[in-house]
Amino acid sequence: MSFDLESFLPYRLNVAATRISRRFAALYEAEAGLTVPEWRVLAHLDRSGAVSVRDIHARVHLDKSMVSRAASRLEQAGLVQKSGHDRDRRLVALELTGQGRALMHRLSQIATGFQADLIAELGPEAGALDRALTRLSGGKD
Amino acid sequence: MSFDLESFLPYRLNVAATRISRRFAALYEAEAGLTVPEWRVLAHLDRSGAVSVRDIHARVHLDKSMVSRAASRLEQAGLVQKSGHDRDRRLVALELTGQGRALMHRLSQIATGFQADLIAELGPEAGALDRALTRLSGGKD
DNA sequence: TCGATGTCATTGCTGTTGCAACGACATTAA
DNA sequence: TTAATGTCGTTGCAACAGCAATGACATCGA
Repeated sequence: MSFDLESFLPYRLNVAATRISRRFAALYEAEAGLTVPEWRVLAHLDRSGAVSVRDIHARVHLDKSMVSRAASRLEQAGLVQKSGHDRDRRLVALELTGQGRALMHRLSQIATGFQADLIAELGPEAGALDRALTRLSGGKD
Repeated sequence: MSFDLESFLPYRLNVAATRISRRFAALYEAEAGLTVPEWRVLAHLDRSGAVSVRDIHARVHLDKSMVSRAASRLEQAGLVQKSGHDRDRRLVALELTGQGRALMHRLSQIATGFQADLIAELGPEAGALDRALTRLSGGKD
């Protein structure tokens, strides 16, 4: 029997993920000209307060280099403020500016709306998808 | 209320997808030194018989350029044979060589095993995930 | 037949990604 | 203190993705 890629779970998962990721990326690209890493950094900072690059790297599944570069761009754009940590001068303290917070306010509404549409589209399977994703994020590695 | 990326569906989906995609990619990388596009082309050819670049591009969510380059590399490696279409000389006819079929035989076992592990890991949510992915691949765009 | 338009595969180009190295700094042990 | 080791953020670099342009060929209409 030959192998059927169409029904192969990793493949299907990947296709679905990039598809909806792109749909959503188009929204915040239109709203604020953000890239994916920029969006993630911004979204994380909205919750975390002042935080280091390493911290974001660990939580948001972005390489350190991307966090660093995204943060620089966001700083240029006036959305993020970068300052030094008091005790440990290796660390950077990243936090949203007023402008950054204002943007995240708008973006979080867009995101919430997008997610609501998605859940509606999923119908009864939404809850199960949620649980499945939780499982897939649990294991080692 | 601030926005929580951790529970945002598109984000979670993306993280899960890249995570398991990498896990699996490590397997066929170890087995045959393949990249993602190469794997997809190979897997598709295993089912389809002789087929054009355009065809694969349409079915496998890969840019034409990547299909083309992957096919060239696979040809170099002796896994794929590239010939011209009889009627339409713009078209290329891609098909597996004996070596390619042999490799896909091994790979499809690895893939099937991997999927089985994944489904086991998912437990009762596996079926629902499947249905959810089907829904997510249905819509326009 | 001949031109206009369209399609196919390939190639170039540019921005993005992820890894590896680097320099600055911190921490620990002697 | 000083040396050794470890961690942090940044940068360099090479591989890769996606887009646009190209050239070869096909098709359609006059």
